[in-house]
Amino acid sequence: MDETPATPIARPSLHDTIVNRIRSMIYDGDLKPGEKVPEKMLCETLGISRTPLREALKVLASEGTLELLPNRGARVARLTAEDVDEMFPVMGALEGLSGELACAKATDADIAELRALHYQMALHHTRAERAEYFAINQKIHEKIMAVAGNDLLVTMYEGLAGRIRRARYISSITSGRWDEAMAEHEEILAALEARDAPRLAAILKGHLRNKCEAVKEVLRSDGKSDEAAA
Amino acid sequence: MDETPATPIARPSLHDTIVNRIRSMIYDGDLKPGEKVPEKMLCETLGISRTPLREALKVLASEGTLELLPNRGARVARLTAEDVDEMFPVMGALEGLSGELACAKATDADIAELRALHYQMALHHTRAERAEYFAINQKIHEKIMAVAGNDLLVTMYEGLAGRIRRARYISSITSGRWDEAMAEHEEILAALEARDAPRLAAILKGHLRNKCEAVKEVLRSDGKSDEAAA
DNA sequence: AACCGGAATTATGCATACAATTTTTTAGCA
DNA sequence: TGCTAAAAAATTGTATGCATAATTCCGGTT
Repeated sequence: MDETPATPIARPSLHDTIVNRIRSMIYDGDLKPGEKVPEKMLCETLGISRTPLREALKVLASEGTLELLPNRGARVARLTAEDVDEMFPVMGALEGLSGELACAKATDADIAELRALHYQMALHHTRAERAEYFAINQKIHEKIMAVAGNDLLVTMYEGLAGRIRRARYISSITSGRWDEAMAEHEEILAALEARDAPRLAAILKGHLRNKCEAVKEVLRSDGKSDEAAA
Repeated sequence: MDETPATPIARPSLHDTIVNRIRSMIYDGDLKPGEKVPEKMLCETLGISRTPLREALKVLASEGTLELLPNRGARVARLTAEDVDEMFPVMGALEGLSGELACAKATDADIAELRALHYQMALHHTRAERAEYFAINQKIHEKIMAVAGNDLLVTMYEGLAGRIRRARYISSITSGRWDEAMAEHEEILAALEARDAPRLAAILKGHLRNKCEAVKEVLRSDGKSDEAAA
């Protein structure tokens, strides 16, 4: 009979659902960094037994989303400044790669779409509409990733970006840094339109510095309130 | 009381042991790609119950080492040419980053150590001692990673390298490509000694191409025998 | 003889139960 | 009153058992 080992039929298994559910709880702030997460509590919240829950906890721990202390339960991983300092260079390398690949693979339609997003974002920038700006900003970077056409790259980048996203750094960007970021985006678009891979890679790589500083800023101010909670 | 939330005490938990044990079984070839892995069998082999085993399987699946088919058990993930084509650019970006960071952080002692390894490897090259060459080759890349001083980078790179390592590509490198790789290593050492970060990054990035081709070569020839086993 | 359909078997998914470790409470003592 | 220690409670780690889905095997049919 004809086996299909290459296409294992991706059905939405209950298990991934739990993992994603807990991840969302963490990203949405229902579970706060440093907070202890008793299994019993999560079981009741999610209406499941401990067995599948614990399987999910193990997966989340291997992703770095949770910390698992032997015999002492799970806690939401706290994002330290050291973590951030390690994460951003890696994200920079990955995002740089996305730029390189995107230059090679982008169709004219892709570039047109990015151009549209860019100018829409620029509009939000001039209007000082933070939330809207950041929403489009994220879309642009996701689009570049998508154009790069490397699923592994997307997975790894999203894994890191997700961990960062908990720190709501949006509000903390200064207007000076914001202008700078917007200027960098002009260069991003220009490099992409010129399909200048090395240049785009370099810009994207450096572009993250703004984000890095903003995140660390949040950590500094936010860390204290967390201490109190713990 | 003095809490220590920053230092969660890394004791060797049983779970990680199981995960590492199964990973080793896969990397060592005890479990072959595409092979179905019945839980019962592994339970008896490892002398444990299904519960902790299943937790380990979930973790390995999230790493990409295993494929988990809902209601149909686990199988060792088969490395396809497409997978390799996605993995190598990412590994290149990560290795490039390691070079950049290493240039910035390497002490003279680090460089001396790498120089020693390099010339030892060169000797094995001239003697056509494949296994010894590759052993040192790996040590060099690991050392550069270590010097870079970014644990996350190491973790992510090792995760990918581990998946590749199953394909025993060592034997398949042609002598032409081997010479090429050795020449690149000369450049690697030179760039590091000059602490030329961009150059080292670029060389390391390109250097992987040899490895990529060798791996794909193995996959082509090796895939057929796997088919028969399945 | 080959193909289709259904029962028996097997394996997986989940829940519960038991064992071991940690944390908290409480009793005893200096 | 404050500290130590032991016992109780709670929580995690592991094993087992039941329910469900998938695979296999067997009999019937065309």
